[in-house]
Amino acid sequence: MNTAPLVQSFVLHFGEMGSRWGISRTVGQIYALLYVSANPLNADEIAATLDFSRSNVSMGLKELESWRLVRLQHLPGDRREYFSAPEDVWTIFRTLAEERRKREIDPTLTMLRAALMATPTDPDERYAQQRLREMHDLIELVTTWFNDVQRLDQKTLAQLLKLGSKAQKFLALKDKLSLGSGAKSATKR
Amino acid sequence: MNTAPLVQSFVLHFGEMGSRWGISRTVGQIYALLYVSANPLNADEIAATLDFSRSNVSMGLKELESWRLVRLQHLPGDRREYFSAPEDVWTIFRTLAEERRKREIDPTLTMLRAALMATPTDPDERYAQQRLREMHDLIELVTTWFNDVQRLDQKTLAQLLKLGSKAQKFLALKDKLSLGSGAKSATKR
DNA sequence: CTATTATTTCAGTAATTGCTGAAACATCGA
DNA sequence: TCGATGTTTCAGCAATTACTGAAATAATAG
Repeated sequence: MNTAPLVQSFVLHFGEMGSRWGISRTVGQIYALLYVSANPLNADEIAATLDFSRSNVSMGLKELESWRLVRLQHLPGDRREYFSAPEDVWTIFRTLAEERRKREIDPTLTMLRAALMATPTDPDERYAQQRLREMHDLIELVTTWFNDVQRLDQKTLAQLLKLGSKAQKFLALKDKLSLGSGAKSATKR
Repeated sequence: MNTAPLVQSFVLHFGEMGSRWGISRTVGQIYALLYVSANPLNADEIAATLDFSRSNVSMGLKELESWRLVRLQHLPGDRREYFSAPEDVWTIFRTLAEERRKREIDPTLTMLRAALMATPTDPDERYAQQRLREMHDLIELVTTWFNDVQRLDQKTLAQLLKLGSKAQKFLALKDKLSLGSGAKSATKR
């Protein structure tokens, strides 16, 4: 790898992080490289820079495409395919969250809902089902929230995040002003 | 495994999910089992239920302890160690988030900050550094927010999450009322 | 259509990670 | 202190995952 130390440490770190998540070291490094590159790169350039085999890069890019994390484009007068990461870091974050939800959260919720349909036959099972319900409700609450605020434009979202727990102060106001139907069933279960 | 189908599907699902994250299938299944068990379990019971070797369970429990996700206790008149998952699902969520932050986010921020100290020598490096800064700022914003709201008690937090993007409406009010110093530097960079 | 260049697939191999049983270690009651 | 019971460690094996090079496939210019 003949890149600047700044880029190098980033790429290597991302590779390690990748292997802690579902993705492989290779895929992590490829993405990191695309992320910091000002121009789109073709597969040969990536393979040369990271010293991976051409086929390894091909597979890595395919996986990144399945995550919708890379953009494929063609340069005029060049048959090769060029890849780049979206310029907007918020977009990347959003896409990542959406994909993870689709791959991990949704199947989990499906499984939990199925288990909640069963009729428990003994106290242990009853307890287990109750636990599954708690988990289900928590996951649903968090993902619903996420799905909701995710639609906000980036500036508003940033403001909201900066607000942090101070938003709490407005909860008191909310009831008085009856502005929106936010926490209408806070004590549902 | 001689458990109810309800429990069984949960345990197996969690095992698969575990292997998508950093933890192994074994560890995922052990935690799932503890999570749905009304009573603490000892290592032999876990090994018997999941059909793992005793040593495998020992290692799995050790890893779960390193994540602070299990509680170890002794039953009167019994020398064996009994393990359980916290009863409160919010506590579990919080602990998980804290540990992941410590293991993944903090090292990443450290690396990014180090890279931001370097002086770029050419336009490519300059661009790369700019990208790293964007990533750094986003991660910091999100984790700061999380760290902040995490301290709220569970009921308030749930309310806040239920509010979702409606909280946006209060942003407009905020300026008028000048309640707190929330987004004091929204256009910092 | 053919030659050339680009990309993907895939079988085989390498590397990593997971798991086990045996042995070492720890704890505790008598 | 000894013996019984419980827990951890670890070397070796198993299973999984990652990676490569060669061959197949696809795309395009001439």
